[in-house]
Amino acid sequence: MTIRQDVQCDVLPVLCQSCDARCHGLCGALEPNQLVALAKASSRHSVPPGTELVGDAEAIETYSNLLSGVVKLTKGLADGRQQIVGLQFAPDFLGRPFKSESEINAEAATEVSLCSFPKAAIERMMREAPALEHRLLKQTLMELDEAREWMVTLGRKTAVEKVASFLFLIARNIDPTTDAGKESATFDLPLTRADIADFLGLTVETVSRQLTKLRTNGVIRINNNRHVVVDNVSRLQRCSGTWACSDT
Amino acid sequence: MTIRQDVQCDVLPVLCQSCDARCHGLCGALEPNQLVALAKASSRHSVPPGTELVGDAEAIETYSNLLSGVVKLTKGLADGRQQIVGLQFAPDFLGRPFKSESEINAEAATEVSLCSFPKAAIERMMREAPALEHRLLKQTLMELDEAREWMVTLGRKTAVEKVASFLFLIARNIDPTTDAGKESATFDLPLTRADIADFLGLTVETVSRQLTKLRTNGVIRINNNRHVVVDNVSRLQRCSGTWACSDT
DNA sequence: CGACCTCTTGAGGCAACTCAACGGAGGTGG
DNA sequence: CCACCTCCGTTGAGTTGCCTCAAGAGGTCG
Repeated sequence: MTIRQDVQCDVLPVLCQSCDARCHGLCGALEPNQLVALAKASSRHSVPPGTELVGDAEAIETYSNLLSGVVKLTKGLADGRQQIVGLQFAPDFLGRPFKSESEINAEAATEVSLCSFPKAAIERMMREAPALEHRLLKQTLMELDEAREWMVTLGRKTAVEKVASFLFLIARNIDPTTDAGKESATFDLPLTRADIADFLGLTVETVSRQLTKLRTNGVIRINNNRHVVVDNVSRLQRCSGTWACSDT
Repeated sequence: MTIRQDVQCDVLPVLCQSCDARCHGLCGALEPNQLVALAKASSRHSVPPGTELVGDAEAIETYSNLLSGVVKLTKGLADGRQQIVGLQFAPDFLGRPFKSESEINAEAATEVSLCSFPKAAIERMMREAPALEHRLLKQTLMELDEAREWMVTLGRKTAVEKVASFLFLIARNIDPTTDAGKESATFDLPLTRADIADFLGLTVETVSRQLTKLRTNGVIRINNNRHVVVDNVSRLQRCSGTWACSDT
């Protein structure tokens, strides 16, 4: 969708005109006048990796659209053990409606840019525009599907399969050149080895070993520790255990 | 809420008058006249344990309210490995809106009674009554919270902690006598050892051993393989790893 | 240059898995 | 009534996959 197709584009807030969230994100559910109202209360900002966006048991004051970068959602146990329970990519919506507290942490995994609005503004708008709530329901259902898919990975897959599943997940969400049916993928890992371990329920060492194994088997190539090339995506998928795997 | 408080209770469908789903379930979001319309298209039935309610990759034709019993949601890998990705208790809503197919199986874990309506009826009603969609969003968000809580259990807890977490989960959802602050709980396990293993990402043998360990440590008592008594719920919770545990 | 961080690799240990045997509960049929 | 089967759960012995601990390489920053 280009700007020319927006009949009222001249009245839209400048920031929103080229914003991906309006096409594929939550704002797509809003009428132009609603968008104007929301934009008045919104602000954009960029934060460096490691920034804590929502603290555990911290009051949630704002909701945000994730415009670029990757956000990790984590939960921790009292003794320090930690688990990443979700990754969010642009243009996901960030926040937990109907609760004043969150039991999860949200932290920028990469450089992240956000478009934030006060909690009250979006909740009022949600009451007025059922389409907004509908959009939110759809995203939540999608996140639930992803969470359940990941539960299979956590509970039933081996270490190699876990790492391959993770790489496959990232390839689908990060690589801008990925088309359906495309057989190769290239991307930078948005997470450190420690983060990957927390995501997969493994240790750093095991993650490192499995990456090495996949590399020596020719399933992936790695440059500079972060840059990954997958020549044959379906081979990677086969290693992820979703189907039978012979390349481990 | 008793029947006397329903000013129009005489026009309500007979089946709905004493139905828990109207108080705490999805039907609570409906006006009396909507309830009448939906009730006309609905039907109640009971099924024995093991009945498949929604098959993998099978078209979903009906939605249901779960009136009693426990339903397990499972996902499988090609080679037979299986993982339970969710448990549903009364009065949960059963079904996946906005998708014609489900990638998960739903199976009755115990004797289960349902109140079902055709997919089309509920989807039409959802467009008319935003309150219904709102209620659905709330349940979905709750399920997402539970799924994420469980990801921590799957990824980061030891076998004992997993089993204790499971027992704690069941105690909260099953024991009809459980009050907040009550220190004891009594219930029948709704799942076989094999099911519990699939829920926890363990093997049957390991589940059995950990149950024995909790029993010999006096955390739980077990009669007839299925009936469990927990004298000290907070001690059980301590074993679940949410906080530090000294009783393993 | 040293301090620090991330990542890799190796050696050894342990928690959970695999394989195997057995006992009890429930059903069926002679 | 008992003999026999199947299903479910328990327990033991041995194995293995991942964790733990330790060392070192490469990169970045003050």
